[in-house]
Amino acid sequence: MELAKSFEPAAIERHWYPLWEERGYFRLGLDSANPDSFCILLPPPNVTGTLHMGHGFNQTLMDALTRYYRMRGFNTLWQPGTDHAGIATQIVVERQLDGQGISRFELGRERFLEKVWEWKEYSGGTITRQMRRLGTSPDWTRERFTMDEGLSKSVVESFVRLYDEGLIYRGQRLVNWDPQLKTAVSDLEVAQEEEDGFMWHIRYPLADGSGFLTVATTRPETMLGDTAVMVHPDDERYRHLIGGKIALPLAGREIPIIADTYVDPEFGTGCVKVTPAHDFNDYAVGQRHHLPMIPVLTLDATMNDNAPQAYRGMDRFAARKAIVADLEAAGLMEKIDRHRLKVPRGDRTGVVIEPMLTDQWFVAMSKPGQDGRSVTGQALECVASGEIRFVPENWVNTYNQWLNNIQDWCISRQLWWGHQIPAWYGDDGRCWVAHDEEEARARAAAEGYAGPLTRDPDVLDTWFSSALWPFSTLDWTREYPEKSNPALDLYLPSSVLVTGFDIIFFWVARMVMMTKHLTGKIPFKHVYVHGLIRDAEGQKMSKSKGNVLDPIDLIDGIDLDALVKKRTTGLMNPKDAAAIEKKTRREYPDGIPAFGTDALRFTFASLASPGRDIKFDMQRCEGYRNFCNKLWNATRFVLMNTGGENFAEKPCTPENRIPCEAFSFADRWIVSLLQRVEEEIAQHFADYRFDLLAQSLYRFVWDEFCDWYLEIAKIQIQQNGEASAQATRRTLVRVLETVLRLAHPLLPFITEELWQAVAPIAGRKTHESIMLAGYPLPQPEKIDPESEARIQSLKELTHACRNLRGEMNLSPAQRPPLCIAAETSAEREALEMLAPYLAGLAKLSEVRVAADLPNDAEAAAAPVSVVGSARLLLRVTVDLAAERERLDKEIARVEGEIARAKAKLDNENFAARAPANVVEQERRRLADFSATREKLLQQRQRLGAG
RNA sequence: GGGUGCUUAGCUCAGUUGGUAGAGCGCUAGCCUUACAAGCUGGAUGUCGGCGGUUCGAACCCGUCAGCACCCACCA
Repeated sequence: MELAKSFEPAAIERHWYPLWEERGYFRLGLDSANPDSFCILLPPPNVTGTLHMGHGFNQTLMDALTRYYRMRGFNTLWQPGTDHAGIATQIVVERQLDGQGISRFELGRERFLEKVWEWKEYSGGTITRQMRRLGTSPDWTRERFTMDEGLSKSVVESFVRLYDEGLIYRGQRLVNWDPQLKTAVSDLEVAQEEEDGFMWHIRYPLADGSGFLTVATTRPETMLGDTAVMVHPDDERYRHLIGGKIALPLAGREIPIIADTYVDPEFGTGCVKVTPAHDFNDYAVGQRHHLPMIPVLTLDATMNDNAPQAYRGMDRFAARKAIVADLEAAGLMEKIDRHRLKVPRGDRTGVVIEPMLTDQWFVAMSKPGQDGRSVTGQALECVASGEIRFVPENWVNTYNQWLNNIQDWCISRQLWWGHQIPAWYGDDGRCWVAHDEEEARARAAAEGYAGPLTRDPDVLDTWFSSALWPFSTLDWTREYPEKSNPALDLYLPSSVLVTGFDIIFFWVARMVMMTKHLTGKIPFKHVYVHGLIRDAEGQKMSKSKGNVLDPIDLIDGIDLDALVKKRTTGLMNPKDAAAIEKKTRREYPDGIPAFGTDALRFTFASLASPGRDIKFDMQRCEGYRNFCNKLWNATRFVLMNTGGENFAEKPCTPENRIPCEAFSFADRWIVSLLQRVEEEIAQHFADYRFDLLAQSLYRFVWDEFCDWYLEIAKIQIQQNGEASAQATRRTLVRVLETVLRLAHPLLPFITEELWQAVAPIAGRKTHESIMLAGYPLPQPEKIDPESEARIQSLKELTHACRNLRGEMNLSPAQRPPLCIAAETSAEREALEMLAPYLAGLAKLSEVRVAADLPNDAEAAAAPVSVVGSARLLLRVTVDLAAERERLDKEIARVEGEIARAKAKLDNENFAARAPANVVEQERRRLADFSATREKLLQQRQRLGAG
């Protein structure tokens, strides 16, 4: 098999992925006799479009873990699927219809939902295609969608059960209302943005005409719904007015003056208007003081019939202007100050959220259930007990803090796309929750109602079904565990959840609550929280900023025009297009080159340092593409040097066996190092340190295997005779095939392609696919410190020679002889062994080892370097003055080291208190440097003064 | 207001029981040395944010200040 001259990923990727999938390598393991199971749930991507870099990153880490444990022989399941993403998806489809001038109301609920399903098929297909391009290996045969029949059943079952337990209730409450979408949203879907605004100081006349109170407000239009004015009970300015009445301007109503410690006398005027129907604080005050609630806004945020005639039907912001103008006209506006305030905005629409009194469904988060514990209490316990572990650990704080301060969860949405709430109403307003209409009818009948039933039109918050994902995807039913379900037995809890911190509240906490409460099991054992992918400037990637990268574009490459087009079409605000185009053309003047999937994956892994966001740097990606090419060419080298030889065909008989002594210290060294790398990698997988894992691989392959062992192998194959050549070939092949298996979880495609060529000659039986090969396990008995030490000195000698060559400006073609002097015969023996290697690595014509350096005239003018106890003389003539200068510089450096070591050792405290081995190490340093200095001084003397 | 993270070479970042500061990219000099120019060899570059403390010894532990980023929270 002939390898191309360089690594060309595209064809390899296209070739292997379909084969892996067809052959069923991704299928879950269901061997109940296997004690080890590994399972990851894919955080289901929203069917709102396409995958972005964050998905690519997240999925790369999950795939690496899955492939690793699969090769280790675990029962493995990576559960894929997508999320219907209620609001987000409905918005996408509505916007498309808007483009055609159609509103969803014209279409009607049923036909609109057909359109959304069409879109879901399209978007879902795109997403799974992208995942395949990323080389991910989930069990596609088990793909799920949150609105599948099975998952919908889980949703209904969970809802009914929680309702029957009293943990879901319906009620009229003040909720966050998005007036554009005309639906309630949860607290988490509201973002508080700091914005410039005003503080209006309004005079509220006392009803008895004796004066007025000045209230300060940021929302004057809500005054029409005021039902009190409150002051602090101890506020001397106003205490005498408590219990009195205000004549509410414009509204023509009288409202009481009440006292509440909520008021901060220092802030504003110390007088606060109370609007219980349109403000969460005021709502609480209203509850405490039994105030009436007067809503003044309709569901689309225009003034309603509770407002005076003049304002009815006005939009809330128009009404604000009108009211301010009217108050000014009436002389009631004391002053208007500029003011920074927090404005609540819907995270999907960006419009100002209105607290609105409506009927909604809630999950009671803090209410004790049948076992006396609340769902949040249970969720806190799972983490506190260590049953669920966060990595990095500090995310526990975030998790706890949120759950400890939680409000009831509003789960109903006034949308069409989602799971319709399983509740039916009678004519008389009574409500029955049931699995289906038939059961609802039965439940109604049991309570004496036989009239018509109407189903609640609302749907559930999309996160309700997401919260069930750990078990709904495993085909959980109400009969479990009575009805057997091997997948659920094996894979709940899953092993690790891999996710960004942005959805700890939305998803992680809710999965823990729901899974624990409904199944009694935790959903996952570890939560690995990674950072967010940002652009090169650290900005969050978003369509409107035009800095989004599509992982596929880094894999395949994209030319500039196509990239610009991609970034500027489908913008929410088409005016951004020009700026985005300019920025894109500046940043990517040549578009994006094709790096291939493996390079992209390796980049993601290497950037995955814990506890920080990731500025995505394309140059890193280029560097790792080069790494792939390095691996590719190292393989070419090995294949060339092993010729047609097939180690697999050679039975391991005494005459075929390569004798132990044929393996050199260099062969033993690389194998020794390999064991250490295998240990490191196992540890990094266990710790989720993908960055260090990538680094270990990179260093071993490039810095050790390629830079040193391959060069050494050339020497051994050419010079050391047939037995050594055989041992070298064998070592090359063995190390390489192990490296391929080690790297496979991060670099699936290139390792598979190379495996096909390497495995057969390595004597591996499973060369059908590297996916079926076992993962390398370290063999500590092969760690060989003695060989490692020899290579260490070989490296030092080589560096010293190359240094000299560099300083002497020798061209690579020049091959001077080298003389090495060492005092003891043991040292000389060791050097003799290294000599042929040194000659090759440092490009020397010969290496002569002796007790002393030659003393001829030519040698007197040659450069000398000191390595340990040896002196190296490179036989070239040099400029004496330059050589003296070089030596003086080196002596000065060494003397600096000596001074530092001396100072340390002369410090009595150091000698007395530092551990013995540290003191010993320092003594040795001092001795070594002193010896080096002596030798350098000798040499300096030979060159004479000047 | 509460909380978290970050600050190390020009850039992006490692640095795991405190013991002589690292990588990639970039820069620079020289090389097409038959695995690889997506490469090879050599070189330059840092008061590890500031200040205190603990320690024989601090990038690392403690305190404090500064800057940056993010999360949560009901100040009208």
